[in-house]
Amino acid sequence: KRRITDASQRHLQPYAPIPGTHPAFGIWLRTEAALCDNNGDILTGTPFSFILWGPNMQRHEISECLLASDLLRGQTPNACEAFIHSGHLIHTPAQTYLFHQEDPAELSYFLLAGKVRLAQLTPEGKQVVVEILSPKHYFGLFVTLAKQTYSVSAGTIEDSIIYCWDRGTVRKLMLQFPQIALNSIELLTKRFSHLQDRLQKLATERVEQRVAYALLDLSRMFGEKVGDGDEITVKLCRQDLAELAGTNIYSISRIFRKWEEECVVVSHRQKVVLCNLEHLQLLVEG
Amino acid sequence: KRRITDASQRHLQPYAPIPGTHPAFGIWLRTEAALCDNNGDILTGTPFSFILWGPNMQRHEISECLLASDLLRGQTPNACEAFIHSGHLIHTPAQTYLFHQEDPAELSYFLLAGKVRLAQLTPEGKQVVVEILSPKHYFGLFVTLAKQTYSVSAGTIEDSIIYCWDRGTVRKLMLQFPQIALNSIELLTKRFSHLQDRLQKLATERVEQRVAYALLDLSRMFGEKVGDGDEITVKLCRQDLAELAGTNIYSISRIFRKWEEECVVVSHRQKVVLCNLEHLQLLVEG
DNA sequence: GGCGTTATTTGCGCTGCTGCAAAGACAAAT
DNA sequence: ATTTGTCTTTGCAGCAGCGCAAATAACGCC
Repeated sequence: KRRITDASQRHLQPYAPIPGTHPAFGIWLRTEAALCDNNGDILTGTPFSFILWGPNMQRHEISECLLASDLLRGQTPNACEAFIHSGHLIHTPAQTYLFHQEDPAELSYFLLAGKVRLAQLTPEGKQVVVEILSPKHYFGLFVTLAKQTYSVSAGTIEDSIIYCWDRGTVRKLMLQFPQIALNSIELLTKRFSHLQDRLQKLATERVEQRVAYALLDLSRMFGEKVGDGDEITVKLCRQDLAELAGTNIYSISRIFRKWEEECVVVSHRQKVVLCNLEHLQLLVEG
Repeated sequence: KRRITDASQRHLQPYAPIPGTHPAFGIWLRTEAALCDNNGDILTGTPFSFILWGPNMQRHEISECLLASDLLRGQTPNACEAFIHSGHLIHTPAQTYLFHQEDPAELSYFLLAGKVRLAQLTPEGKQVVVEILSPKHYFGLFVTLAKQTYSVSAGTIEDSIIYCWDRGTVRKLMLQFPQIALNSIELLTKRFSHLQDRLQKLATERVEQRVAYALLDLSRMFGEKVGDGDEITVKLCRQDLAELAGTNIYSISRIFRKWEEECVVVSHRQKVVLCNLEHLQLLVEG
């Protein structure tokens, strides 16, 4: 599987949920994988077939995951019930686009399992990663409400399980249960602040500090304790890191070499282990 | 009057509305100006006095302005009525802080007249302008709802008239009139997209392009046709522009010199006239 | 009009970062 | 085991942009 880049994929139809019947979840799944070679030919893809790969979730796990989300936490049972019932479930293989920027925003999504990358493509073909999402995060929720077009492209990094709602439904539910709307404002505000922080870092900090910031950010989301009391993160190639920190792969590589010498990180092909979080934190703070 | 900088003003109490009686608007005004010299001594300030300076607004003008805002446009008369009635009016002189970042977010604001600058200060004392607001924009609305702390500092650029609500009130109104909550999500989403664009520009474009982008952005908000079919914008010093474009005053100055030679802009001490919007647009697009 | 303050310009040196080109390392496929 | 394609590293050269220092211009105030 190769890394998806917006430029090569824009012509492909993004994933869409097709209601129907599935042995486990009660809906059909469309596994039209958006992987293609340099000529744009699709490499794999079996439209409208059942999926057998990736993570698996039982009905009750799905409900629990949704109930524990920022949006539904503390809501009335009625609201939760209505919200969960009106959504669709989709499975998406790794490196697949859910939507492209500029597409009219018809669906809003909730990540149940897997990892999703929100990125923006510049006219010149450069990419900027706006956010990397872990499970229990919404995306496309707000643009959908506002009847706008998606401002970023969303693609899966790993095989993912995703829940989604169409625009009309979300709107109706929010009007019916205003507390959900308030929660979503809270949620959006947090993301807004985070984006502001990144803007500030990008405008004022050096590359090294920005990379450190990006890594700490990732470890907060995806970090797992490993081996000798250290910490490990997502499967991200240098390119992703570069686009996250606002630099290029060469600089990332050079910084990593330096850090490896100082025993701050150990990295190995799409994998990064942070050995000294304090040191990185110090770097971020200057 | 000198330009406000966060660093020198953090110790000063931000502006706060004091309900009371005023001949024109029915409330007391606190004109404790937050201007100080290098020692931190307050230069001017007459607490709890009536104000005589700046723009003026009649009651019905205030209502009209609020009704035409993104939040209240198309709402039921009931909702509008409740919203307008539960707010307070404050007058604020130029170069005054309304709140600092990290302050607990108790009030949310609506700009009736004047100009407000939202900026973030880094630990090293560098400043980043997040947004410059024209009338009919809300600020602090969302952090307030989310019961968080302000993530930016807000200060007036010109003498301004501002309407504000406390946290509890906004929350109650949104639960009562969910449509307002939905509108506010729409509003927030637009701002979010805008911030994303700026992040993208900052990460990928050259300084010259970013400055062009910032200027076009400003002209869209504050531009007025002037003289020989050109366009003029806000009163902003080079420092503000630099912080908006993510660069420094020297680069701004050099770019302006180049542009003046090419007759793209004419600038003169805190004033910029854009003579060739198309050319700037071309620069932004690369 | 003259003075002090603040905003802006400009010369200059320096360096952090970029980005190519080419080689090397690794993983998966045959 | 060998090949193939992708990911990563590294040497190198070049320049965009930074930021000091000092001059200059414009403003406000008396």
